[in-house]
Amino acid sequence: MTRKKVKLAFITNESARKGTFKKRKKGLMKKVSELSTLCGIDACAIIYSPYEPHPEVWPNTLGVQRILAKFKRMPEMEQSKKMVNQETFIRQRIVKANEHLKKQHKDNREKEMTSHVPMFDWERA
Amino acid sequence: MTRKKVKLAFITNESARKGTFKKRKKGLMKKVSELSTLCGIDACAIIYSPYEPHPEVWPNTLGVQRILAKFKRMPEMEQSKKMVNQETFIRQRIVKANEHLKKQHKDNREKEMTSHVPMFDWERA
DNA sequence: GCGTCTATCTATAAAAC
DNA sequence: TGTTTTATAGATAGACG
Repeated sequence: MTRKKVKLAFITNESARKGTFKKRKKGLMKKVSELSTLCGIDACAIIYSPYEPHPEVWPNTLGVQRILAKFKRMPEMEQSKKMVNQETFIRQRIVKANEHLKKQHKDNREKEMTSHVPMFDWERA
Repeated sequence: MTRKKVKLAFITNESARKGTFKKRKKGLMKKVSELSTLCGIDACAIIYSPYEPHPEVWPNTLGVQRILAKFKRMPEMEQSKKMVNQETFIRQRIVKANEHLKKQHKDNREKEMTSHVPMFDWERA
């Protein structure tokens, strides 16, 4: 039951960070490729890193330039809508985590009537 | 007990394709987010789809615009290098092989005045 | 069709080379 | 330092409501 938990934070160990970067970049490129193929959609990814002098991209330079041009054509106002931005993403994860915790609390209470010790600030109040 | 075995090809069933798109887009955005956080690197992703009027991006519009500007600044010649793209990769290998062949031909001519028999179409012309 | 669940597959952290 | 291996966390296809 004890699970290995990868802390979602900057990896301070240099070699570990480089190793993780290499592996995850590969996995990410694969994911973009698969999404594009499976769903027939237009997508691109650009990754800058200290390990390469140039950004690594998917699918290729022309593909990125085409999307870049398309993106620039979109009016500024429109660009602000429907974005999957970091803040929204984090909020969603917090909401889900919270819901999951609540469910567990409920299950626990039902099973053993134990009280819950809050693990996060947002659980208080 | 059913075998999943996802065929890596366009999903023709519309609803299945939409469902897969939604799930995988979410997963992809998470991956970009994690890579950026864990390795402290600059990255972005842009996804166009028929399900949304606007592209969905990571991390946000400004982040994408910053990276695109950075990308545009890179000289055309440089952009052709170091791309993560199988086709490009193969092309680069072919180019390299070709250059190598030319060099050898030159060396050979200089040494023994032998003629070259083209192995590829592009060598003719 | 859309959100949730879960069995199963995939990605990857850590270990070992 | 990179590559391969392996055990586990994480992603997701199909099922269900």
